[in-house]
Amino acid sequence: MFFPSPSMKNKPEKIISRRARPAKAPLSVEAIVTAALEIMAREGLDGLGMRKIAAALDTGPASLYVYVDDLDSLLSLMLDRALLKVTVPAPSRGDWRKRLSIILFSYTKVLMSMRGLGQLTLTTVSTGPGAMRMLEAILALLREGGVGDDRAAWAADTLLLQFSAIAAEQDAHRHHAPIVIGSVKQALEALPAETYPNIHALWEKLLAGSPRVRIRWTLDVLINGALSTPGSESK
Amino acid sequence: MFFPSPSMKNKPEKIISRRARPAKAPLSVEAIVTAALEIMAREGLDGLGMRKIAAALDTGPASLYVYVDDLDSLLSLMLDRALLKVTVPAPSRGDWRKRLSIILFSYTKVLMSMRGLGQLTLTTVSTGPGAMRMLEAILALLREGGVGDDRAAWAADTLLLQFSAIAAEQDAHRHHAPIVIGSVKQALEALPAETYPNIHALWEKLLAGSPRVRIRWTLDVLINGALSTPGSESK
DNA sequence: CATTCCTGACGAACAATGTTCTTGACGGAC
DNA sequence: GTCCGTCAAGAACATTGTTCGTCAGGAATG
Repeated sequence: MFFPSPSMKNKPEKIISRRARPAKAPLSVEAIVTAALEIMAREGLDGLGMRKIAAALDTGPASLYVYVDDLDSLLSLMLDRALLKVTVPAPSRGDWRKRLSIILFSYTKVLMSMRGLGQLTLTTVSTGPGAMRMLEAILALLREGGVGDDRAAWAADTLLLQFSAIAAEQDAHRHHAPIVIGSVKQALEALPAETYPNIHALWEKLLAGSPRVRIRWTLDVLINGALSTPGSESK
Repeated sequence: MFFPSPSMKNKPEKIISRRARPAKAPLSVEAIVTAALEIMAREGLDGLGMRKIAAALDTGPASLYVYVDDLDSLLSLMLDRALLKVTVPAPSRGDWRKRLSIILFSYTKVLMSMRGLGQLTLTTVSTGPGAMRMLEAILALLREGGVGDDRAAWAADTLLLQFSAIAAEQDAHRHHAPIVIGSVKQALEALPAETYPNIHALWEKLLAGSPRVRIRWTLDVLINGALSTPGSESK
């Protein structure tokens, strides 16, 4: 096994592996997801790839496919793993509205706690236990609050989407690409005031990301709106 | 030029081109964007690629880079081209709220009129004239409606995001991947009713996509919410 | 009229990706 | 002791976006 095989390309590269390590941690879905999350936290979602994940686990890309169908499905697993950290408060923590805001605040906090996660929510859907637990709790609270069934379903969808997007935006702001944000800023700033008076007046506020305030406001807007807008039971 | 060069791989392939065509339309940014949009409409966003676009224009991939920086920038141009079709109503068309709903309805209509566009809005940002015209109009109407500046900026952002997402969802529903939607449906359907009673009760409504009703409702929710929720001027 | 130069077009090649094929080794079960 | 199935992994494949160097052709210049 350690004899140089004739097919070795050109990297003699000291063979460090296999026996020098603690025990060569056995491969598993959990290990793969963990390694992938670490890489994403360090290098962002774009820096992720089967090859890099495999390298972190000291193996080749092909080995991952024993435990994971696909890169997409791996991304789903990663997202779901992260969503398990969202706190779902016990009924004793307050009325439904208070508890709902706890969930959603925690959601955004989790998403913003790690580079790439925000982007991931907009790209990937998860139907794993993490996502389902949160969805179940949100639906329960909305119904508890007297929001009708149709409206509850739509409202849950809308809430999750909106907060995912805010998190993704913050993600881009903080970690990823100051270049992208910067170019948008430049473009908006350079718009002529005559043709675009309103953008010219408000463009700073469009990009102003004080997360907490904005999250609070968005949450109130959506809940107030959902409560005061009649559903489609006139169907 | 027509002599078989020694570097030709293995495809003799009758050389049809260059003189048999009407005139070999000259390359230009507009032509590239048009061709790219056609391909996306036909094969979806995933089917798009520099090579395929170039082939449609009867040239090689490298030629495109004379007019276009990047694939990303090309996607931006495509989106902006499409957004030019959004109707921005004249003040005579009604009060601000009516006109705002016209814009947003038109926005979703445009996004849903062509395969891939919905997905594109969630992936790409445009600062071109199409996007700016729409943003300007939305901001103007919100301010006309008495929404404060901070709130107007956030509300515009929220509105655009929400409707982009709805369009993307419909896009996936109608054209692209019945498999993806199908798998989510299956996953939700299979959830045990004991652990997830609310999802179990509402999962159909989560996926129920009657676009018009839902768009109408979402629009009302957001506007009502933005009107009834005080801004952050307590800053 | 001849020459220079510059821009647009393009063939080829590069680096990197996700994924599959095939082989090979290990370990438990008959 | 032998077989067998599962996990690991090397190598290769098909495609991707992008860049390099060259080349034609027309405009500007002498």
